Amino acid sequence: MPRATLHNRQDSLERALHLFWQKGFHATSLKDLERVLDMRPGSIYATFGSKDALFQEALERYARLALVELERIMAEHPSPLSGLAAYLRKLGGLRDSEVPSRACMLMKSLLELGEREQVALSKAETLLVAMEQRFVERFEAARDAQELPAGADPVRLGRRMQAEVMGLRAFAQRDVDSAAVHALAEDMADAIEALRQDRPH
Amino acid sequence: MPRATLHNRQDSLERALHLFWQKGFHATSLKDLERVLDMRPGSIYATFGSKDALFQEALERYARLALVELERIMAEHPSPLSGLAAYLRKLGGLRDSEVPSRACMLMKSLLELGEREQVALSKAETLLVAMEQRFVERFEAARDAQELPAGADPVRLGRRMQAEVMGLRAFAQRDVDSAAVHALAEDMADAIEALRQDRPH
DNA sequence: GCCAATCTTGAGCAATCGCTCAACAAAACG
DNA sequence: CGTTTTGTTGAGCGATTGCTCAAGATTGGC
Repeated sequence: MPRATLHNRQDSLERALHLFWQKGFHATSLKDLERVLDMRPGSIYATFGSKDALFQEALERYARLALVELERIMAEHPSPLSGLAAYLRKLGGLRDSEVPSRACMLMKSLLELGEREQVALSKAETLLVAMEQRFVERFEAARDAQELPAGADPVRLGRRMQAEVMGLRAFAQRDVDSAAVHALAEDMADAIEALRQDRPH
Repeated sequence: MPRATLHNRQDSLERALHLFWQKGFHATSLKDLERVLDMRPGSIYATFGSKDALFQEALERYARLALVELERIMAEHPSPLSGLAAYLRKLGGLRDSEVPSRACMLMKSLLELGEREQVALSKAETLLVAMEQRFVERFEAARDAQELPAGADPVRLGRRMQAEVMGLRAFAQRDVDSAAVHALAEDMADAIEALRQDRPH
């Protein structure tokens, strides 16, 4: 008996994510959202609650997709170290594809949000922790596969990996040649693979 | 014959910088600025022109101070590689001191600003280029002092250094232990110093 | 066809935004 | 003292902000 819903919720969320990722939280107005979602304010609020809540859902969707993409690349590489290096090299192509922003949306949010958006800010931090944790686990796998020297600390390596990704993506956000981004990614990936020690026999 | 100015322009700019650095461009309102500067809108506009122009001046002041600080640390170390490593280690203490934000204001601006603030955005990019160039020059000095292997590329190393700094500062912006930031900075500094080759004789 | 349930609309609210400008205040000059 | 020059004020402008809600539209069940 209910009226059929005119818009697909997932699709609307995807469009909102695109806009928030591109412009950031503060620079995205409800008028912008109305245009992109082709919805009137009442519908948006009935569906998502508030601008803040919609942003938080977009953040979560972003992180989920990012983790899926990371997992996909990891699955392609039996060696954990090679997988992490491949992830960095893939980011080297950031300027070759059409994306809302070259920068990581979690990092953008971390830097932009303040006390007034504290819930969304905490969410961004939590999602960054999850991403970092995934890196740590891959380094632990590398250690267990004896790809790493005995002294290597997966926790520190995971942190470092996350920092490299953030630095790389911030660099790609600048108006630089694609080749420079590829070169930077290559340097970072090489550093990861240089950790590899010959497997003891 | 003019009326004596009530506020020191430099001091006002410093306060504005503090606020912009902390909250970002969009989240900083003129009301906020009025409060921090203890000036009424008319005075602010007579002195700085517009919110956008004031932000640009703050950006330039930020970059100038950052470069001075970098220069100071470089001057303390005769070896270019040691100087760059020391700079990273100093950033490792970011969570121990009171600053408006742990993140780099240029990076925050790069990620936050859009087409509507294109002039300020370009300015941030230009200032990032200057910072990167300074890193490149230090790596060139390292090469000339034969601290680097023959194949090392100062341009790529400078880019990498800048990316490391951005990644480190983004990490420090998170709600993490100071010890973790120190450890990350240490790892990055060690990587710089690992570039050093024994001086040929 | 009518009702009940749900989705959608859009005018418009209160608050805030960046900003202007006529009036005033304070100093240096004669 | 009066004039000139310039810094400062603050009421308030037009635009935009995030958001509400009564009214209308669209469906399935009876």
